[in-house]
Amino acid sequence: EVTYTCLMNGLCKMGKLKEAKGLFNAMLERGIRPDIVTFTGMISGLCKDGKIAKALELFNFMLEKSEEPNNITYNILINGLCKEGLLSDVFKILEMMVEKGKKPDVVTYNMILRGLCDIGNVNDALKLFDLMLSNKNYVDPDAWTISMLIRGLCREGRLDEAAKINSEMIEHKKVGDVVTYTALIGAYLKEGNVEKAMELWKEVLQLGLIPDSRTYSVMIDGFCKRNIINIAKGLFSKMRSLGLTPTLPDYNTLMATLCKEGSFEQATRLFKEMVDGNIQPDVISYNIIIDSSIKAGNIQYANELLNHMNRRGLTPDAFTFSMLINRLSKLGLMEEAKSTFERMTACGFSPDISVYDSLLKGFSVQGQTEEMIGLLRKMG
RNA sequence: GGAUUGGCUUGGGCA
Repeated sequence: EVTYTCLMNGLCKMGKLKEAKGLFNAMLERGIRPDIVTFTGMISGLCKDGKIAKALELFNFMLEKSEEPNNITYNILINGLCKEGLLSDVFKILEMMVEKGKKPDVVTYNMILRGLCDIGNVNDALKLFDLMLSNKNYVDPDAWTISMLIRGLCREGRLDEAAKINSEMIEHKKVGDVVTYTALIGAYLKEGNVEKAMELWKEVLQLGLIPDSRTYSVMIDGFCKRNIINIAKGLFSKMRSLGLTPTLPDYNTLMATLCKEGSFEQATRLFKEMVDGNIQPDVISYNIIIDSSIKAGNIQYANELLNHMNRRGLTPDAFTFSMLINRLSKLGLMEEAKSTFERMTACGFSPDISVYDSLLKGFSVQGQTEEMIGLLRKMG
């Protein structure tokens, strides 16, 4: 039974829902009685796959078998319903839960709070939060509660409200953690309020919270977006000196920003580091370097990279082709641009308007009217 | 012994 359950949960987590379902049925056929964990795990798998109706069906089946759901079972269902935006059903389940004498816990409320935020009802989320704080029939909020509220508020641009809640909770309830701060810092950086972000960052360190790789990623991304490359670089190396591993997007963002400000050398250095290291470059990494090497006039290096990419089993995507065509056209290398265009369509990509635009401009500069007419036909 | 909620996501021409 436990073996079955473990296997099924494993399968669910790998997205092999069909197999898990098969195993579940096999269990029933063999007369093995699924226990609450088995049922709950299966319901969770169904919810994660968006099969809410099936999950509810199984839930009812569970009731028929007089297996009593516990808080976790209810929470999983509520979460599934929240993710689908079915808040009215959520409240039905909640009611049922209470009728059966189960007390909703902090996880239950957190999910409902997030559900409310996700349907754009942040004000009701705030009301729920107040109830959690003041009403004894509810449960005290935890750091998760705060982080979800912050996310909801920040999405509506209500950053200062979010920051206020965070600092009040830290001060009076000692609730809040590196996640709540990371969410806030990210939001402020996105908004362009670097000062406030830095202030919060100092607070993180003062409170003795340990920034994790997520925190660094958020900041690297934020500073890159604001073109404050030196701080981004500093954070990147700080992160590594702490033994945290930068993610692929961290590398890519940093490389893209370096390229944008003309530090092509530094970008390629990072790229080579990736190739020699544990984080292997993906198509995006290649695109970034290929594009800026052409921009820097080094077409040969771009070609080498294209070959290198193929050897490593990465296929160019629509961006790769568009980039190449756009750049080649601009350089007046229309033969190459044209053959790239042909390869692009042969690979099944449909060129967008910018590709046609560049090609048309390129041909027009050289007075190649027949080519232009041919293109216009393909567009129409 | 096994099951539930939170924080950033990266690349292209012309402008």
